Amino acid sequence: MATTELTATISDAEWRVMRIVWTLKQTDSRTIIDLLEQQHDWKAPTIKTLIGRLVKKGALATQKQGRQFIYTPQISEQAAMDAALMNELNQMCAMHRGTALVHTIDQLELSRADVQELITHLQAKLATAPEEVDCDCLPDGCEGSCAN
Amino acid sequence: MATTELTATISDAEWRVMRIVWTLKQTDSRTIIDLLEQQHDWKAPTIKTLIGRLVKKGALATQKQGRQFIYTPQISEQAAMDAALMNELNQMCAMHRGTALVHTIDQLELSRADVQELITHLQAKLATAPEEVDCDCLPDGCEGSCAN
DNA sequence: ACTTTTGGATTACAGATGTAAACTCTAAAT
DNA sequence: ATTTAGAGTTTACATCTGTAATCCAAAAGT
Repeated sequence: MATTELTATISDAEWRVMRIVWTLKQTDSRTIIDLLEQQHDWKAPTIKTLIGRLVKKGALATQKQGRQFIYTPQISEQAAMDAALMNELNQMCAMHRGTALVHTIDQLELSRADVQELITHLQAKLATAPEEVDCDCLPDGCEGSCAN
Repeated sequence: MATTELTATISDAEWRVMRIVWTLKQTDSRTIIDLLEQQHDWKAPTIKTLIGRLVKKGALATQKQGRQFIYTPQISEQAAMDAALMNELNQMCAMHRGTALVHTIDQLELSRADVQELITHLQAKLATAPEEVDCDCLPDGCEGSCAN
C-alpha cells in the first residue's frame, strides 16, 4: 500500500500553513485562516485549499472535534527544514556550495548559540575536510575546464 | 519597459542546464544536449525546451554563430546560488534556521578552505550575534507559545 | 542540384501550484 | 424543530514545470 510518502514536497504557499501548525503544535482551521489572512492577502478559501492539500499529502493529520478538525503536523519542522536545505544545496555545483554558504550566513541573523555551534561543528570538520571539492556539473567531472 | 527581470526563477530542471553553461562559460546546444543526455534520461527535445525557456527568461543569452547559437549565462552562478539559498532559508522559521544550517553543514562535503572561511566569518559574527532570534511564524511573533 | 542532417521553433499534455468561488453539510443557536 | 453560520469539499482556472513529439528551414554532404 502507498505509505503516504512522508517525503511529499511542500510548496511555498503550503509551507506558510505548516509553519503556523508547527508553531502552534495543533490547531483548527479557523485559527490558521485568521493568522494567515493577517500575513498575506489570501482569502479564506485559498487557505482552505492549502490545508486540504497538506492533509492529502500526509503533512497534516486531522482529528475530528465536533463539527471541525484539529490539525497536527505529521512531519517534523526541523526535519523538513533540513531536507529542504540539503535539497537546495545538492542541486548546486558542489564546488561552489561552500561560498554560497559563506555569503548566506553573512546575511543571516543567527543567535550567539547557533553561531557557536556552527563553529564547533566546522572545527570538527576541519580534520577530515578534503583539500578540494570538485565541480560536479558535468557528467565526468569538469577538472581542467572548470577554472573558477 | 520590462527590464527582463534577471531575478526570474529557474526551475530544477532548468538549473541543470544552467550548471552546464555556467561551467563551460559558453556553448552550443549540441554540447548541452550531449552532456545532459548522459546525466539524465532526457530526450533532446526536452533539453531544447529547457534551453528555450531559459533564453526567454533571460537567464541565457544567444549569439548566432552560423546555423546555430552560442549560449552564455546572463546571471552569475554564485549570485544565483546565494539567492536560491537565502530564499529557501527565508521561507523557514527564523528561530530554527541556525539548527538547519548545522545539520546541513554536518552532512555536506566542504573543502578545508571553505570550512576555514566559514569559521572566520562566524567568529566575526559572534560579536554582534543576538542572544536569541525569535520565531517569526505567527503574525505578531510567537513568544510564549513557541516553546521549542 | 538534391537529399539528408539537425538546430531551433511550435505544439502537446499531464501534473503541480497559486488563488479563489461555489456548494454542501451539520453542529449550534433560537 | 428550524434556521443558520461556518467547516470542509468540489470545482475552476491560469501559469509553471517536466517531458517530449513534430515541424521547418538552412546547412552539409554527395
